[in-house]
Amino acid sequence: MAGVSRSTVSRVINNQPGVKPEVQQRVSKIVAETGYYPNPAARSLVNHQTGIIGLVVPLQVQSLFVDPYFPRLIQGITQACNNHDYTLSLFLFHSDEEESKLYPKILRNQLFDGIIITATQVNDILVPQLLANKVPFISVGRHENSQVSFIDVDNVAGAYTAVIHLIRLGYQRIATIAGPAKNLSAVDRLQGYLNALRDRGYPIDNELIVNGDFTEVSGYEAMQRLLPHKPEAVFVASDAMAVGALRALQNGNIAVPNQIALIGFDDFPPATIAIPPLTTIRQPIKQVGIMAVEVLLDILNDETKQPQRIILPTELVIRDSCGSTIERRRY
Amino acid sequence: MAGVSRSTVSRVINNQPGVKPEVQQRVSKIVAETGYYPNPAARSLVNHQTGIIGLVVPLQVQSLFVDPYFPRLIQGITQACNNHDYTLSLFLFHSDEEESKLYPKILRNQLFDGIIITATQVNDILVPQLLANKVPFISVGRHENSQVSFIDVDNVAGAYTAVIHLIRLGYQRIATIAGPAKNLSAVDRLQGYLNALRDRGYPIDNELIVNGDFTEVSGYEAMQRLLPHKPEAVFVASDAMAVGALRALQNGNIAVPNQIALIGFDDFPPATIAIPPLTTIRQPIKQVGIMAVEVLLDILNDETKQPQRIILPTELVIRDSCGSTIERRRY
DNA sequence: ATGAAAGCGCTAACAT
DNA sequence: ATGTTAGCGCTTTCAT
Repeated sequence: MAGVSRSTVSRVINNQPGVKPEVQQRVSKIVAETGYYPNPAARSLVNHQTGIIGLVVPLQVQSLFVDPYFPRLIQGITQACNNHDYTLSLFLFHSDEEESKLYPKILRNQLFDGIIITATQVNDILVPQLLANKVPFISVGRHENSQVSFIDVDNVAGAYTAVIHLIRLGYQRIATIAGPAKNLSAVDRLQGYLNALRDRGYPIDNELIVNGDFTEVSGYEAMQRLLPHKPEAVFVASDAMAVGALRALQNGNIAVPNQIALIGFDDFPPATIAIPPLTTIRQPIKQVGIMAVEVLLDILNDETKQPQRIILPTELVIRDSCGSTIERRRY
Repeated sequence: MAGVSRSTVSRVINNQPGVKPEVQQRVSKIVAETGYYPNPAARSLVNHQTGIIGLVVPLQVQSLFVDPYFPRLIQGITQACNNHDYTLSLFLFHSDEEESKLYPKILRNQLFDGIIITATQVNDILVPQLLANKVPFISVGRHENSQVSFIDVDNVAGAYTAVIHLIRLGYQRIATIAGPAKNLSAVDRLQGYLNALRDRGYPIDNELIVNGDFTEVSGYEAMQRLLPHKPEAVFVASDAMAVGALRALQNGNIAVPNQIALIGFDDFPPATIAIPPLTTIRQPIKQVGIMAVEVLLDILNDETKQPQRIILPTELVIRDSCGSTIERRRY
């Protein structure tokens, strides 16, 4: 201690009002010189705050972790955490045992101030428990329950735009390679596809709807299943799957976009060097990560805050795989 | 409190000896019933243990985060953390400011018990500071300093095997698309390439050595730079880059493996559906993650422990892109 | 084998 | 504006 009491030091460190500027200067100086730093454990013992945000990635989404979605989301999240002086903890499960072991830990809500949950499944069991235990959280991916704050990308509108674009280009038999049926984003993108067909009076043909799991390999296989049904164009629910689909087409010597046109979803970097370059729906994933943190922190700072429901727009990026109007004019 | 004092409860919870079995039963039962759980903050205040492991991913490796390496590493790490009841915290920097802001936080060593650092750069400045501050850590990726514990994959041997394989198949002008020059794994893989050429008396031609940054797009560009120099075969330091390279070749109407053969590194899933399927060097990334945690925990439990230096083997996976001996017999 | 009491490093209510 | 004091929830001597 250099001149004053612990309380005063505490006040200075926490920027509390009611400290004489002169004293505040002196203390700050010594703090800087000695490299003093408050012990986080002691702090959280009295504050009930940890300075930690948790990120929960449930079992079923592990496949997602292989495509570029998660890394980009995590980049956004950590960037925002760094800005706000929070630390990010990761909770991933790889098996049901791990899930049942981790859930109580999470629900106890002592390891973090709040959590971000990702890729909510249809009929998710975590959300109601979180609500019941009053664990502050935000969902990346929309949620029906009006109590839950979420941030999502407009998957329905993105898919809708993609399919309308294909319709405008004149394709008739428009198929889709959807994501896993339990995944909400996948469901929404499928819905966008269905809405577009319906709005334009196109028939819905179940043979033209197949599922993948968002990975490149699954896109490859899905396209192989689709081929016998002679689609003219395919809306693929992720770029990774689209690249796989492209490979299946190439393998079967089917020209893209001349014989089959493709639109993906994500705009991940390899889309630009795919052959042909991939037309796709760009989604602001990193931005989602950043906002997830910021909204969560808002909630933490104001308990009375109403649930936030945020939906970010997507963007159609036209490259060659859809057979642009210009290309088609040549015929 | 149900019958006994806090001390006794504490003893039961921490499995300390010297508690009458009968009492221990009774207490355990009540603990289970009430769902009591010790407050981690209070615990770490007295223990000086947080139950948290940090994972540090420095600035320059962000590109890596886009390829499948990191997700798989993180899966291994979190799995081991779950098994040992530790939580994982993530420390990523996206800019120099963030780095200089985060380093002191890390060096203070209050937010975790120990850390895993990844993708050490040549001339890394973090390691010496960690050593000086006695922060327990393990490096994923080898390190010269004999004080540091590390776990790595045998990059030199893996690359060596790949290039020897190409030599055996009879290729003469063998090129490489290396990783970033500052990345140790990239340096090692390049070294393996050079060693193989040297051991077999092949000339080393700098025109046949180009760099990428491990991403698919960079592999595409690197291959374009390589083409004017007419390589017969290319050892590519990552599968992501190899897929990019493949695309560049396809774009230039160059047949693989007949005109140019390719071997990658990683064995990531899309390698199997590449056209042609990619011959590659498989590395046990997830295993590296698991072992990193386990070795770190060993170190935490036994301060006197000597630095551990672990190198895991790789494996040559022969598919079609190298032009297998069988294929070549047809000519 | 168990309990009493001190103390980990901080914040906050209260007193001055 | 600053200091005094109690207490956050646990572990750990030290008694008994």
